[in-house]
Amino acid sequence: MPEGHTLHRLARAVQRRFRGGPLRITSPQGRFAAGAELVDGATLRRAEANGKHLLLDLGEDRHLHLHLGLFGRTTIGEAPAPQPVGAVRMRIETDTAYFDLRGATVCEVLTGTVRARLLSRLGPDPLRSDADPDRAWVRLSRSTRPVAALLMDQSVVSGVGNAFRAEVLFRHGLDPAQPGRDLTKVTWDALWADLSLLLADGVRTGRIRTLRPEHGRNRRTGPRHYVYRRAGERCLVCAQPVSVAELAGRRLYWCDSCQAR
DNA sequence: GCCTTATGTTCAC
DNA sequence: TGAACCTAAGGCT
Repeated sequence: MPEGHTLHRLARAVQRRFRGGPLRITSPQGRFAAGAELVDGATLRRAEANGKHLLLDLGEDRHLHLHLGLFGRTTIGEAPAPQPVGAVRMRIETDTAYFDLRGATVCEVLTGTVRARLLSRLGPDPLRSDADPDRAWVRLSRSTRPVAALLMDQSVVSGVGNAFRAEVLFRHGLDPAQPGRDLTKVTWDALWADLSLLLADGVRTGRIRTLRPEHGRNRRTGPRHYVYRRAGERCLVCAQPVSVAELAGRRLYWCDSCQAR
């Protein structure tokens, strides 16, 4: 479930369970064998997330960079680690815990210089206290691209994925096709604040919860989102069918009536 | 079992 | 714009 909240949640868990060391780092599947050799036996100084990237500082100018992509999955558990089943790209073990990574898009060791270059490409992350939303506003307010595309562009804002994109636009009644430069600063500030709240809730709960209480936030059954993955179903607010369209290779969901310009 | 889909990114054309 | 990457889950048969 990799949007930004997943990675921040993971960073916290890794920091709590694996700080210190030494760490036994291996690649049972073999695809990360060379990288694992570089960092096996290292000590974890710090684990942090930037957008959807997880970075582990292992000292001696070695930074383990993970990106889950669409398929990446992680498992954290108590030692002893079970016999690896299937494609475990990387395993980190201590005497008390283990961490398994499968299916990730990226698993590599970077120098501090390359790490800095990577981070410089990312827009502000609503989950980070050092983020500057005005940097995103500069991009948004000058762009003719649809706001729905800009929110998914990690160099504009980092950490927002398809689910949060659809939901936050619905919560603010915004037409996804509206060009970025047509947004007001007030609207952007509200979007940013809402993204910060929604993502932070995701870090706490491990889920994407976007419904307001009056629309079933605490209900156990029924829809969990306003529009995301609800194509053709009734909008929770106006009962019109939810729309879906392909935008830049991803499915975009919205309510034509609640999100009219 | 097989087929589809998926909360993502990069690269080739 | 489309394919490739790569794994798991859910719906279907």
